[in-house]
Amino acid sequence: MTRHMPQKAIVQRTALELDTIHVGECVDILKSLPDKSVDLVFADPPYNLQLGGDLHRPDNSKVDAVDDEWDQFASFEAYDRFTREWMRECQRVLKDDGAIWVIGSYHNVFRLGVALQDLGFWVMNDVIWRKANPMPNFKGTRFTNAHETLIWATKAKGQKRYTFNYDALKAFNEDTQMRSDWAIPLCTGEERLKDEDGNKVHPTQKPESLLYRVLLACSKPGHVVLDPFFGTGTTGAAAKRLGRHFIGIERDETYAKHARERIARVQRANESDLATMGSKKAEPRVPFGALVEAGLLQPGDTLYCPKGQRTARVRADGSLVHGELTGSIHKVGAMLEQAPSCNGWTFWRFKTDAGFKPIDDLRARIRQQGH
Amino acid sequence: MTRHMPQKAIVQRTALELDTIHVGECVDILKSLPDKSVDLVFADPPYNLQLGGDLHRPDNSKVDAVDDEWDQFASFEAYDRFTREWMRECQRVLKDDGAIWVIGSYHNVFRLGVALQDLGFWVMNDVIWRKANPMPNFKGTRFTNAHETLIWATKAKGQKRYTFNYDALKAFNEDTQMRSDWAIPLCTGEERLKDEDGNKVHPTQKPESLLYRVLLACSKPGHVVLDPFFGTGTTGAAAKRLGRHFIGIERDETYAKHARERIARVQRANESDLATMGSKKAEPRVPFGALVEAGLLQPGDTLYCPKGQRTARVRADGSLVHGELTGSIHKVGAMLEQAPSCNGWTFWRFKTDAGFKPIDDLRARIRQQGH
DNA sequence: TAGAGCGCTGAATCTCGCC
DNA sequence: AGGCGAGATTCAGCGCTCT
Repeated sequence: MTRHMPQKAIVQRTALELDTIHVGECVDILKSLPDKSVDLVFADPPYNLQLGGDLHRPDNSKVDAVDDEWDQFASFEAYDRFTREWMRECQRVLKDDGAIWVIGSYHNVFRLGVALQDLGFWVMNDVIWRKANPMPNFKGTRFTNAHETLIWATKAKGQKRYTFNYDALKAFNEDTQMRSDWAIPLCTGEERLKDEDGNKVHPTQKPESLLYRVLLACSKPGHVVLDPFFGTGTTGAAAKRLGRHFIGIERDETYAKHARERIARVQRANESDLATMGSKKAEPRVPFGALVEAGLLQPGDTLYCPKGQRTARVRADGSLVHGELTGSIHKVGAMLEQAPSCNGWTFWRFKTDAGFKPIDDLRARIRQQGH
Repeated sequence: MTRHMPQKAIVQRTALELDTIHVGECVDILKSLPDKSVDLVFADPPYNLQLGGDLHRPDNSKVDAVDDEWDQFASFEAYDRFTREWMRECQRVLKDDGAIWVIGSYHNVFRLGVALQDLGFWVMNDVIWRKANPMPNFKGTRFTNAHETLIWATKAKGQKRYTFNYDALKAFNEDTQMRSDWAIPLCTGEERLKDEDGNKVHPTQKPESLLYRVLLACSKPGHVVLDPFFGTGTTGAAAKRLGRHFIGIERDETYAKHARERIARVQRANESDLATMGSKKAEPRVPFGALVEAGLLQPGDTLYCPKGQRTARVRADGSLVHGELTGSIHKVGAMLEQAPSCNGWTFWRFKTDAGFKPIDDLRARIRQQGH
């Protein structure tokens, strides 16, 4: 139908325009993006419920900032409608193995979390950005508000595949797994964008470190990261630095201008330096039988359990025998240990002149030959 | 009207029964409490965890899951109905200068926060309980879930009067303002209640120091603290220690029995004892990856061993590469030295105009930023 | 006796690809 | 789409035993 042509043309063009900032209303521009075209969404939505400026009802009428209870309810409701509208579009444009991160404070983050859950996203973690240097509460009326909350959620419940660079973060954290609380300083000093008059360009510019960690954890080089509230482009800067693509949406041209200049100054890291610690799961699979086939073990050889008191014999097809028990290295290990499962590669040892060594060493030798 | 007499009698009696545990359904008993009779509510409701099958540690031991009947809900809607019902009653029984604290994890805390806001409570802070020793993520699928979230809210918006012992907390916190993130260990060891068989009495007993800090912050001696999900009585124990009254509601008589015995053992503390519950500031460590994240080192930069003849390149995730070897600063250092372990912070140097310096200097710089 | 070492455990939405 | 099987996966603290 020809009347769809112009729209389609727009969709195509927008889909391809990576690494640029699209100036306009968030939802309008989101609607021009095709389904399942984005790997990751990072959203730092407005949350000034009281100030009125950023919050409009879907019909674009402005929410009155009145103090009475009824209006307070109305304003939460309006915020929820606004939230669900952009969030639903983000869900649509996410690939089936995609995920979303949102950030907020106690003013709005509960509403973001419930919206995610109600729309069918599946929360993986909430993550605390613990500010090293927060602004004190001058009046002494509350606790120093020293953190913000991020929520990481996959597109759908039961989603099998999603990106999480577990081993990269573990290396980052000196070999202990990364926790849900991150200590990161505020965006200040050199990093904070200032205009000609020396005033900060954006009131809530996020530290690039924060986005760096999000993208390092939940995306791969070459992935497309969408930020529907781009602001001064922290997401874009971190994406470029880490070799990811970005799609930015921002309705304020001044912010967009500063963001463009900022991102232009960012250096992308070299391809090889963007590599991170890989997971073992991603390594090529070597069946145990290949060790026998390659002559690294002979049919009839004996394998020993870690403590050495129990043994099994290797058969020609790569199965093991221990008395009546037969099966794979994993199965026989699990049965001997009466455990629900067992990694036979690390469980079983073979005898060498230098003592007992795990059969995993032999697998490593085979994998190395593959190079 | 005489037919109201019996009910009124119950109300009066219940209203006066302080420092006891009322066994029965939460909402039923709440309804028997008079309006505006309570200074503070602390609520640790079921989290609606939605766990799947069994979970085993890498050593094949089974994780003792929270699979109790009381944590099962048919849907988010059912959970929301349940939440709003008990929360509305809590709001009714709160004095006009009263406040509520609730605690939850990402499974339920967003729904708690939205319910509070929708019912007209006014959120003062969200507070993070940073666990010193959380259970790891055994399968390497997410971030270690290392915190829970508490929400502090007053009974109503615009409430002028509420209790916040700013100076007491500041003193408690070594003369700095108390922040919204609290580092507190899990409830383990001696403190954890065990039954005759040595099994834990309650699956989710909270540390007393957590309640201690809440009551110290938001109540006065003599105040009445209501806990509608009393469990094994951590709120009651902290209340007694601090000279507050409590009203406990618990539907499980076994929990209630243990709580009674526990609280009977508690001594009301004098000032000097209270100081010993003091806060130990647990500053989070700065992992090597944070240096790359913050731009103090770039992916691709070279590090040098003490003698300078061997080098490694820094990657985006803070891992190092030396030929075929990859890993954390510690691992690569150890492999190069053929040592069982290595402190990468003192081993590796980076080049400056003033010669080579240990990377530990960069960590010091990051730590300083936090002040 | 002090210290090393080992075992146990904690609110957990905890695999993935192939057939 | 469900079942099967390979094989990957943990941190800190407490309390006990052993030297």
